[in-house]
Amino acid sequence: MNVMNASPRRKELTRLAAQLFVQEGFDRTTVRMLAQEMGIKSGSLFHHFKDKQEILAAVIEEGTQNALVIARRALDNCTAHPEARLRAMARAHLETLFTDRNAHVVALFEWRRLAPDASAHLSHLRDAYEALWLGVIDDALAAGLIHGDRFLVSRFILGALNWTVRWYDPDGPRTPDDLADELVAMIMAGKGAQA
Amino acid sequence: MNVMNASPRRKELTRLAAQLFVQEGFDRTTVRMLAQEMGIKSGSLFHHFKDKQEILAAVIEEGTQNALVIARRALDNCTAHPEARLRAMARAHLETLFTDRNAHVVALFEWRRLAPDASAHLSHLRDAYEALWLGVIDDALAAGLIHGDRFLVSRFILGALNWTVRWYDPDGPRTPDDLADELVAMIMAGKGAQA
DNA sequence: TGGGTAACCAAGCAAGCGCTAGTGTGAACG
DNA sequence: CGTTCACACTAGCGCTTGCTTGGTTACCCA
Repeated sequence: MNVMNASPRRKELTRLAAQLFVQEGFDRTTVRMLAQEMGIKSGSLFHHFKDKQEILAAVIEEGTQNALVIARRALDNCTAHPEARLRAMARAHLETLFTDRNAHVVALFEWRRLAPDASAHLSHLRDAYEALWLGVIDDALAAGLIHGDRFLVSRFILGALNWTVRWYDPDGPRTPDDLADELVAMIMAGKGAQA
Repeated sequence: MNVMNASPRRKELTRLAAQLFVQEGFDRTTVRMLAQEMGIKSGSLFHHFKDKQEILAAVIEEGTQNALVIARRALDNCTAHPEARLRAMARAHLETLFTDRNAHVVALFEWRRLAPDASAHLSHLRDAYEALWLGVIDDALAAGLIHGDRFLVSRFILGALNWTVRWYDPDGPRTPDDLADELVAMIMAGKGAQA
């Protein structure tokens, strides 16, 4: 029983678990299904994870950590111009959402299955990520690029972006960057064709 | 075993089931929990519903039917002005989402648990509802109120609206109508403070 | 060469699951 | 008054669930 280690084996198992959780949902995914996907027997699973809950927590932690890293990097490689930063955040969000899709879908739709203590710990990561968004949105508001309440705007944007996992087809003609740009264009007042 | 009847008793049971499905999720809600909430024993439940699946289908059908009715009524009691119609649809969407919250949360997040045949049947209802949205969005595009691809715009808007169930607090200072108006204002180019 | 350890397996337990079978009851109806 | 029907009950079947136990490998380092 490896408490909280991050062995490469465990990382690989976490990745496989994420895939199954997306396919079947957390509750429907049995430890036997997980074990089979991993090529081991169900009992062996509990050598790597304390219980089924811990697998879920591992999946979500992975995904959220990655999102933070990518978003921070995107903001670092970016001018100070509010519009550029807004676009960069939207692009980064969709980039994580689709390169690390499984983990994020689990984070978005299975969060409530977390035990309270795991949920509390992971909430901090989530808050840090949202803080990045709020910073960018505040700048855009101050620059007059967009209008409205900062919380409302951030939640509308995140809602629109997160919902893409329900309909976006990565094999279609549009890239995630296209989506991000179209959303940013949509919410920016007084830009483009009209004035 | 009442196949497909709509007795008031069954309606009431469906309402209670919706509540539990939201609280616990469909998979975690056992027939025994449902029965207890309804004040009967678990065996008696199968007098009203063929199986657990049928309860889920009943909940989702209820909610989607209501959404259609309310949206149609909203468009009927509305001028032909594209902006007014857009606002009316957004308001109607949030109105159903929060007066009939349980059923809608189930429809949004437990849809995948439906058996294929039930899902196929209910998809038609869902499509009819989305068609209303597309009509309104086409008018708004034609009038130059908003810009972009009709599918993209509709999905961004619906995403932003649906995601409200994750954060909106009905006891807070803002009404659902406020939310709807702020979203519409946010996406309408060249309106408000700027030009 | 021997001890420690990470990784795995076979077997199975206790609890809980959806659902069924058979029965009882009171109101409605001819 | 007898039949019917909606609705509920008791009891439990057959199966799956998450997880435990006790033991077996294969490798690493002294």
